[in-house]
Amino acid sequence: MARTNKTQYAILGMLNYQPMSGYDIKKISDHSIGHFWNENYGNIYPVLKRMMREGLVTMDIQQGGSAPPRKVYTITAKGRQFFLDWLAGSPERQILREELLLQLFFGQWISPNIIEDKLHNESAFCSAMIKNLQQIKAHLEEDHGKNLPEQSVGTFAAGRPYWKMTVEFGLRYYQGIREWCDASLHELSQIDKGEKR
Amino acid sequence: MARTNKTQYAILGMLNYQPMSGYDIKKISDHSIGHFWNENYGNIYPVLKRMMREGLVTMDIQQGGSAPPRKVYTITAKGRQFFLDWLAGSPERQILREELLLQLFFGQWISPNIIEDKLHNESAFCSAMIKNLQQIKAHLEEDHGKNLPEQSVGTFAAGRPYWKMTVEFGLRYYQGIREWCDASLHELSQIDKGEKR
DNA sequence: TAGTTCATGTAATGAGTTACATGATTAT
DNA sequence: ATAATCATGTAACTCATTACATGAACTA
Repeated sequence: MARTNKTQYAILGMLNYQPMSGYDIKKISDHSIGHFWNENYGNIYPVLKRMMREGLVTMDIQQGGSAPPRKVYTITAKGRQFFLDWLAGSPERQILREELLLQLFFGQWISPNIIEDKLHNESAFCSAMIKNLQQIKAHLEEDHGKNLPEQSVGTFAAGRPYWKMTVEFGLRYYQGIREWCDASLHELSQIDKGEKR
Repeated sequence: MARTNKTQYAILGMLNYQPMSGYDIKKISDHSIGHFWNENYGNIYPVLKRMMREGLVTMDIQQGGSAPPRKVYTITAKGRQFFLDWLAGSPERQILREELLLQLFFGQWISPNIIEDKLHNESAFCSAMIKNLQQIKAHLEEDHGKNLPEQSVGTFAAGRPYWKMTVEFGLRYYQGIREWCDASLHELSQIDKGEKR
């Protein structure tokens, strides 16, 4: 079972809103799905090229005077079908592979202080992510399509509940990990006590 | 910054308990760190080979009569140092890349029923994982080194609190996702109502 | 004038997964 | 008899990351 390239679905999903350049796709991805999905230029450009060969997208070059030319990609009917087929199919789960947990598992071989540092770090990272996600959430709740071009208000309004769910995932995810960090730190302090007694 | 091979640390961590074959490493990994870390034979064997060249491990061939020969690997002083250095260093975080969330983000383009199915599936998967982890947890709590060879009781007893923390992580992780599924399903039912009115 | 953003891409690298290949032994 | 387990490995693949390369325009 050959693992399918998922970058293409993220790209097609973006192009399904409106035609864009590879650069746009990267920027918009970062600000919309960036909290749970990452893409690099080094992957976006080659995939766009391939998808054009396969007839999933078309491309238009826009010469911007002296500015560098923009290659604007548009999703085709075939591309939209391909995208929708994927969308209805079952998602592959990301398998957990956390280096922190691997180190923690072997925790007996180093000083508890180092473990504590790791957990504090992780907890702080989660806090930063949570703060970030709360801002996105607030933004999604307050802004009801004010600054959008008129014909796209419908599309964007219809997407918002789903976008919120992904943000909600992130919030619970990082809150959960932070709580675990705190609980583990508490456990560690018990171990320390036990050793000193 | 070249991403470091992490398989080697998992392997060294196992060999740090006792000498083992590649086959043993796979089996023991599956049953100890398997809930947050996966390794394949196709990776373990080549990495062992490389680590032997680098002097991180040594190898002994044990001929088991007519049985296939076992290649038993032992960690060296150099290997142990390498392992401990990694253990004290800061872990790389796994970046989130959840196909379910990507599909959910684009949820407006398919029927809410399909989304509901996806969420139910995910919830069921989490339940299965939780059940599994609760058994591991119970096992870790009841068994206090009864069936272990005497000289290793100390090592294994000292590891247990850390092993429990990784199990606790898994429990909270899957419980968190399951709660999110339920909350999202509830939200979806609200959207449905709104559309029908 | 120096740094950031706009905008495109290629090349190198590697890490990990999957499929393939072999063959004996043990349990059902 | 057949399936699962013990036991080792190679080859293909591909997905994704990082570094490299270029150059204009805008901003502080």
